[in-house]
Amino acid sequence: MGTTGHEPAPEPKYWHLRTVLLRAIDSEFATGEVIPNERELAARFGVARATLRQALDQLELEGRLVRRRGIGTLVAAPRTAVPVRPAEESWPGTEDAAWRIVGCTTAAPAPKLAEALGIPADEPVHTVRRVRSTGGQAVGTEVLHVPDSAVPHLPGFAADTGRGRSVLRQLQRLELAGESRAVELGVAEAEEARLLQRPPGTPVLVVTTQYAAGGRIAALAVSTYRADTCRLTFGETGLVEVAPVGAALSEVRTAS
Amino acid sequence: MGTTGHEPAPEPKYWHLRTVLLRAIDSEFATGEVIPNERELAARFGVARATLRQALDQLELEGRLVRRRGIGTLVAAPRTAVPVRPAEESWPGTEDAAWRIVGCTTAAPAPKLAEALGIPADEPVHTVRRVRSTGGQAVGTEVLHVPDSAVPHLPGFAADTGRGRSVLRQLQRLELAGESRAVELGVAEAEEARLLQRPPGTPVLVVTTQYAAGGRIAALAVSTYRADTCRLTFGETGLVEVAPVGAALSEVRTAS
DNA sequence: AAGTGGTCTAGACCACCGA
DNA sequence: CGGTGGTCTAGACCACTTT
Repeated sequence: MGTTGHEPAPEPKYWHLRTVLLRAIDSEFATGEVIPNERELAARFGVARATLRQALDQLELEGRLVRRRGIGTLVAAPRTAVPVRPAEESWPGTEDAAWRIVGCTTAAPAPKLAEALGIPADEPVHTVRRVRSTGGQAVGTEVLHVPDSAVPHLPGFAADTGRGRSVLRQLQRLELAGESRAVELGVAEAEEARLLQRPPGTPVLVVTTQYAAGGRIAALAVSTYRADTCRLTFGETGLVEVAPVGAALSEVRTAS
Repeated sequence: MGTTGHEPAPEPKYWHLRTVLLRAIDSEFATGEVIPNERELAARFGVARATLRQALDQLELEGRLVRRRGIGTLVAAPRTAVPVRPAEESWPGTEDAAWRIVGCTTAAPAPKLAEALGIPADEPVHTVRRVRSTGGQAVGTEVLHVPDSAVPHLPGFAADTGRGRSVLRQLQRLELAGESRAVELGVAEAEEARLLQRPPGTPVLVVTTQYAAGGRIAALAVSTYRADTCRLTFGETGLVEVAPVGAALSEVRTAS
């Protein structure tokens, strides 16, 4: 009996707390509702505030909670489905009210950027910065790098956002051969964080897209989307339409 | 002069530390190298260990550091590119050494699963659990839900992994009409964490795929990939091949 | 002014690893 | 065994929001 031996590693308190809180917000709170403050929850569960915060950190990373300084902690709305442009459909430019150009510069590329674009280190690159919004909320930012040689017919006068529009327009005249994407996890640095109206270090989904045209890379886009509120969708449209499935539906992630 | 007024909000210590450490590991340490331990780093920078750990947490989330209990903190290798099956190519079954079936059950679906599959609540669903590995390392897990009516010709005898193989084989005989995907951030729960050999709460990229065939959903897959070590790639193959661009190359994410 | 979450401290003990 | 990262505590002060 008494041979406890190697207990299979006790569950950390913060992980247990997360499970308990998750059940609670699923069953007892509505979207947008404020849950009790951290000091009270910590007292109620008999743990230090730091431990409770560790549990809340997890739930925030999962997009289940939103914390607002000076306000409280709220139950988050389900993540927003953000369509990522399917191949064949269009260049990143096409009249898209969701995107707003916030800047454009032209300069020699950093060495790694030149390599990624497959161009000489001294060829100018146009860099367009855009912000994507849905429902008035900024959900993503993008930096689009376009080698000058891919858009040789730019009007010379425009500057900044005007020039950005010209770059996108010129891109649309090229025949898009295809695109290649990668998605990974990152954190928002200063400028991205500001555009997303979030603190630095906010987790983001980083989407890297290579646009191919004429046997070369005509554009390289790096987009970042708020990981807490966004679910990136890639599907071809016109498929069977059913209820969207989110990671929050943990049932479908459980086997046996 | 003395009018400090509204300083534009001071940068938190942990964020500054992250920046300093990031520069250091980029310039002074090689992949796999062990950096000084937390107590020494904290002393060296004159901060509490908890503050230093907050900075390391960020860098670990970004996939730049790996922490091993009892060993130390290592500089992480660049993320592994994990190809996510492009449309048209294949059903999730096709002889794929990367995936290993670890279990298969057949049961009535949870209500939400039935809704997501668009089937009656009493139709049996086959659930196949698989693990994806690259280079001996488990990088992802998957739960594949297949309505029984989509694979009516299953041999009756096989069980567990054998039955899983049968389900995949039957799927491959259907004509795939298309697939629809979503990617979002999640955390590994107990079983996934075990299969990925990571602690619970590990950040994962959750990929939800609907496979359509015959005007209905023939399969629903929920895959989870280690967010620290994986970069999911979606591209059509055969495009221009250049140096892969990762989020780690922050230069390409900076404009102006 | 009062209440919230955000940051930071200085310590403690534990679980795991290698020698 | 000594060293590492992982967890947890009890407290402090700050920045922000609302009243």
